[in-house]
Amino acid sequence: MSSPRYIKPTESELEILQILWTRKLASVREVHEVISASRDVGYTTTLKLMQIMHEKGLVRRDDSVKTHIYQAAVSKEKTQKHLLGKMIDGLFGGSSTQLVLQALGSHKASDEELEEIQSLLNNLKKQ
Amino acid sequence: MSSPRYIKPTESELEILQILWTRKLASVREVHEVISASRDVGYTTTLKLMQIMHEKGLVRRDDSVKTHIYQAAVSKEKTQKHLLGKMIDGLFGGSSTQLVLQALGSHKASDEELEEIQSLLNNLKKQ
DNA sequence: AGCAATATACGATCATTTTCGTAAATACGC
DNA sequence: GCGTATTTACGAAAATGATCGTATATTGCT
Repeated sequence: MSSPRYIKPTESELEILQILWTRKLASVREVHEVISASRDVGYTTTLKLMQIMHEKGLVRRDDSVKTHIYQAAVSKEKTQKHLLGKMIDGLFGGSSTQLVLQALGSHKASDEELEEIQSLLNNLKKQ
Repeated sequence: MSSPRYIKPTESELEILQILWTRKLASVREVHEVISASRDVGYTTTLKLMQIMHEKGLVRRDDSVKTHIYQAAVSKEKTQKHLLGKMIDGLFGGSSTQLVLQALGSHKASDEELEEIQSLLNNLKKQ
C-alpha cells in the first residue's frame, strides 16, 4: 500500500534525466560523454550518480550485460509538471497565470509559438 | 569593480523571502511565526538563516534597535525571472512556450486570468 | 590461460544546507 | 537595581549532495 510518492531529482540528477529523455537508452559512458562535454567531471562521479538514481527509482537499468544500459523511470512530463507546480506554489503564490505572464514577458516567443499558446487558450476559454 | 552577481537563494531562503516580499518589514520572530505555522522548526534556525541571508546580501536589516527589522534586498520580480529562466533552460529545452503550455495545461486558471493572458498575448502579437 | 581495457562497487571525503543548543547582550517591569 | 523574558551571536552537529580513488569483476584478444 505504499504510495509511489514523488522523488525530487537533484540538479545533477536532472541533468542526467535530460540526457536519458532524449536518448531513451544509454550506458554510463554515453551519459558521461555528454556531460563532460560541457562540465569537467570524473567518470565515477557520473557512475555513482546513476547508481543512486537507480536506488531511488529514478532510472531503470538492464544489468544482464557487462555494460549496464539505463533508461529514465520517470516521465519528462510528470517531472516537469511536478517541478513547475512546486515553483508556482513556492514562488508565484500559487498563480500559474503570474508565472505565465512572467515567462511570456521576459522571454520572446516566435509567432508560431504565440499561435500555439493562442490555440490552447481558446480551448480553455470554451470550457 | 565587483559585479553584483546574482545569488541563488536556497529553498529555505526562498521561503523567507516570500514572507518578506509580502510583509515588507518583519522581525525574525514574525517571520518565524509564519514559518512555524506550517512547519516545525526552532526559532534559532530561522534566526540563523536570516543572518546568513544578511551576509549574502539577500536581505537588509535595521539593527539600531534591539529587535532587528529585516526586509528583502532582492526584488521578487528579478528572483522570479532568474529562477524561471533557469527552469526554462534546464527543464524545457530553452522554450518558454513549452513551459507556458505545461503550466496552463495542468493548472486551471479563472476566466479573468485567461483574459489577462489573452491581453498580453495580443500585445505580443502586434509587435 | 594471461593480459589489457573497461565496467561496476564501495567507501571516503568535501561542500553546502539545515538544524539547534548555549551563551552573551539587551530591554522591561517591579 | 534585579530578575525575567526576549533577542542576537556563535559554533557545531546532522543531513544532503557531489566528487573521486581504489578495488574488484568482466570481457575480449592473443
